[in-house]
Amino acid sequence: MEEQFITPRKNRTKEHFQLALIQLIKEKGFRTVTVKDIVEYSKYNRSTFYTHYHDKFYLAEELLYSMFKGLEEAVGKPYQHNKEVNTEYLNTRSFEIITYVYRNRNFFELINFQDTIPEIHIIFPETILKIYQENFEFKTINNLPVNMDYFKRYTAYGFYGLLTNWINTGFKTSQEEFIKEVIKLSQTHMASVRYIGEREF
Amino acid sequence: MEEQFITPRKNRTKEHFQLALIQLIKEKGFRTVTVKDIVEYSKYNRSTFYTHYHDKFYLAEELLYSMFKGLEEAVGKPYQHNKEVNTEYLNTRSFEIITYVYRNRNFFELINFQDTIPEIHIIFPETILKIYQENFEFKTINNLPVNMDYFKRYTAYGFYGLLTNWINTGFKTSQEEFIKEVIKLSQTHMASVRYIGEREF
DNA sequence: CAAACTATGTCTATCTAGTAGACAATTAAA
DNA sequence: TTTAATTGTCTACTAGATAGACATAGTTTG
Repeated sequence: MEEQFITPRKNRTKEHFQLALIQLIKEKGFRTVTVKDIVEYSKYNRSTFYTHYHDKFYLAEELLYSMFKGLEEAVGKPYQHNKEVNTEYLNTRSFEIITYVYRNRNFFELINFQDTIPEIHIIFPETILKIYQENFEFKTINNLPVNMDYFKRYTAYGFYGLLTNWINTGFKTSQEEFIKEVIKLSQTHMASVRYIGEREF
Repeated sequence: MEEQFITPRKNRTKEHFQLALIQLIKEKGFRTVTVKDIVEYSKYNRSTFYTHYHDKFYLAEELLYSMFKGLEEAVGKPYQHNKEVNTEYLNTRSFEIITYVYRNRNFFELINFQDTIPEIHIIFPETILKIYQENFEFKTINNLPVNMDYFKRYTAYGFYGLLTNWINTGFKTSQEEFIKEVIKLSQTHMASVRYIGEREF
């Protein structure tokens, strides 16, 4: 195994392959996408594909991994100053994650397609859950005692439900509006949100 | 001057620069787009830009040229079998040009922007006129005698008007519907259309 | 079901297009 | 006016893109 350095050129090429994959999945479904399709669409030589990936599954995996890694990284940003926020004071900037999804909607729209990247429907909510588990502490209203593991799972999957609906309906509700709704729903049972993530910004 | 061969790789890179230019014009206007912007957006090295173009104007010019060349080439296709067509029998396939515009809408939308590629608003209608002049013969209804130069100019710019409106309104009317309208309007004064282009398909 | 075709993954050899960086000259901003 | 950013030109280097061959596996279709 050679040590692989990441050069801009490499990255660029890989991004083009990723983009091609996304478009082709939307056009004809993941199963039937061939390496040939991908290189024809992205206008690279077939050999080039194999210098970067072993097959389309590796490409899909990397795409999935990078997008959800980005999702995780987007989360803490708004909390770099105020670590603990009363839900009354949540605002549109508190949900960087939503902005991230919207910016990368071309990718996230893949959840609308039947024959899409394997595992995407599992990894998506589990990533949100992981974010909740590792980076946040919630307080219930009136400090009502609950099993926090369950509470996090409950709210993470709830948020996932809202998010996928937003994506599925073609982002009709504006980002602002959508975030407002999410805040309202959070306020029904959360008193405060505390960011405990380690990430530095 | 070295003889320059067109390789797939070269073409691909150029297309990426073209795409970057289109997006950046939409974002911030043509004037303020810098070469730096373009290479940052497309993720190439600045040197690479200069191996292909002298400056952004050359890039814009090539983009313009290739798009309108494509427009010209799209025109004759439907008439490869029936050279003369009674306007009664015009159908959705008769207007390959409209399909072309729609397929390349990302580019053609540039006409909506104030600060856009210079000359685009002149070259667009003049290209349509050129197509009419070089490739078609029209017969008026009842063989009503008209100056054919004027008639072609009149109908070419008329068509241009419809086309730009279609683009400006975000392609709300479907391709099919739009073509139907164009046919109806043609039928108000054209008896037949004859393709006299030289191009072979 | 066999023949014909298409796609896959691996490999070798070649070289061009992309890269990094320096430079003086312009242009824009503070 | 000074400072900073962008431009266009050049040189030198090489990573990554290319073409093509090959055996294998998977699909079509007659």
